[in-house]
This record gives sequence, C-alpha cells and structure tokens, in this order.
Amino acid sequence: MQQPTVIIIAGPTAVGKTAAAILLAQQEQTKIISADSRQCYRELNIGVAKPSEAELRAVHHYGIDTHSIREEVNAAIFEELALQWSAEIFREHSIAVMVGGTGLYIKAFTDGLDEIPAVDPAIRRRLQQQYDLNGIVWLQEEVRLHDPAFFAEGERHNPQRLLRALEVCLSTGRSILSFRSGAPRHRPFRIRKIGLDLPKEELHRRIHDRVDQMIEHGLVEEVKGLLPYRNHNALQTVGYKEIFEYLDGKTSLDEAVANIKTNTRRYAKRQLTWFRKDPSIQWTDPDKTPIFKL
RNA sequence: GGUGCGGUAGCUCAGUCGGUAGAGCAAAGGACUGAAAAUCCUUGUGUCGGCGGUUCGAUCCCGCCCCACACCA
Repeated sequence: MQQPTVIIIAGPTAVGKTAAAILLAQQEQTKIISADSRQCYRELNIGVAKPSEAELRAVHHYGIDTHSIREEVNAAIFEELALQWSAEIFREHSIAVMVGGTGLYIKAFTDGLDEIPAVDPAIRRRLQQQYDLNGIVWLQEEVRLHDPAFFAEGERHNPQRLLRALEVCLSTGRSILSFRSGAPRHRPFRIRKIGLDLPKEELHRRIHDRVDQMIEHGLVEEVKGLLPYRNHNALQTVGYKEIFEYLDGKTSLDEAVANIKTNTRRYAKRQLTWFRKDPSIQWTDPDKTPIFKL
C-alpha cells in the first residue's frame, strides 16, 4: 500500500469545492473530511451550503452534522477530530480527501496548534462579562498589566485576541507567547494541497446566484427557527446575521439579501488572502476538465 | 405654471463666513495558533449638476438653464 496521503481541497466559498471533492473521492474510492467551521452544525443547512443529501449518500463525509450549535467547536477540537477521522480512513484507504474553506482548521490539521492548557470556562465567562461592561480600554489595560509582552506585540484593538491572551495568562500564569513554538507537528501521512480559484467576476457571479438560491430554498424559514440561539457563536455567520436583522425589522428582505452577497464576497476575499500565502498549495481552475492528475 | 428644498466620492451625507474638500458604508490590499463564515489593520477615490457673471481667485456669492423631491395651482 502506498504511503497514506491526505489531499486537501481549499479555496473561497462558492468556487465549487464540494463537487470537486466528491469527484475526487469517487475517483479514488475514498471518504471526505469536511474542514468547515459551520457545516459541522446539525441545525445549519441552507445558509452554510452543506452538501446535499444525495452528495452525502454518494460519498461518506466526516465533519458534517457532528455537533449542535449549542456546543463549542474550535480549531483545537477540529484538529483532534480530524486526526481521528483520517486515521480511520487510512485503515482502509491510502488516500483521504479533506475539503473546506476554514483556513485555520486546515492549518490546525496539517501543522498542529501549540499545546495550551484548557482554560477554565468560568474565567472565560467572567472576562467576557467584564469586557462587555468595561470596554476595550479596560481590556487593553488588563493585558498590559498581566501580559506586557503580548501587549507589546499583539493587536491592541482586537478584542478576541486580547481576551484570548488574557484568559491564557490568568489560567496558566504564563504569557500565551511562551506556549508558541511555531514548529509544525509531524503527521503520519503525506499532504497535498489543491487550491480552487476563479476570476473574480465569475466567483462573484456564483456567490450571488447561490445566495439567491438559498433564499428560494427557504433560508428565511431556517433562520426563523434559530432565533432563540442567535447569540451562539455558531450563528455569527454570514447568511444568518443578515436575516436576523431582517426579522428584527431593521432591513428589508432585499437589503438583507444584498448584505449577504456583500458579506459573502468579503468572506471569500479573506479566505483567498489566507490561502494565497500558503506556498504549498497548487492552484487550479475548478472548471478544467481533468482537475486531478494524481 | 408658481413657491420651497436639494444636486459634493460607487452609495448616504457633512463642509468650505470665497484660497479647488471630508465622514460612514462600499471597494482594494493585508494580518490572523482554542470565536476563524469570527476578529482586527492599512489605503484611495472627486470636471463639488451645466453655462455665464462678479473677483487676483468661485464648489461657496449673483443670473440663467437642466435634473430630483415636496407643497400650491
């Protein structure tokens, strides 16, 4: 048996990753791991462009519908699960396909995250409450006091990074910087990365078409059912945030749809910024007929 | 037809007591090791509706015209 290999298909949203991955998995008679920070939630369907029932039946997918929006999923959890799933696939296949647009999750899987002890949820909750109450200036001051090294280097206006640095510091007594090794972890398989991209105008056209389809397929209904959970992290998501605003009466439906399109284009751009700096990605056009010459 | 209010960045608008203009959003580029579809950083953009007049100098004042909106007829 040849050396186990994970073939990773990455790229911006709506570029055609799902179809390409299924094609590849069928060609190699293997299974797929989804590296998508939103498709893992059972309650999210239309708005996250989950593979169809038929597609899920055609090829076994790991990482889809694995969690509830009430549960926490993050890059570290994904790393651990994806490593298990790949090991499972390699028991019967020499190739595993990973597909997704969440760059950090893919990086966690290929290179690993540095090990940082779990933070007491009570500490996290307390810091979040204090931040909500006292604002960014308070947060900056706390970080400056507890972790001056991070404060000197870190993004001082980015509450998420400041909060993370602070919670690690308060729960371990050490600077988050002291945990950083930057050394990629060894993995018991080879990795090949394929990036899918299209000319910008074409990508935008596909994004717009797909948003219109989501609305036709009942996105508004799906979001209505999720109103009670709107504060969960899983719902801080393009396609959901904008419909919540519509349901609040803050925008018209047309405006909400236009906002989803705009925010999806911006999301695609952030994905491209992330993936483009990875020199190990081989880029290709998803419409080219033999996409994969392995 | 008359009166009023407007016409300034791709959009919404601010401003210049006359010295060729600025915010938000969008856009473009970027960062990003437990929220990542999140979060954060950087950067433009202009015949200031048109034509004349006054002035050393007009987007600003004056006249005419065009366009939009509101009200009156």
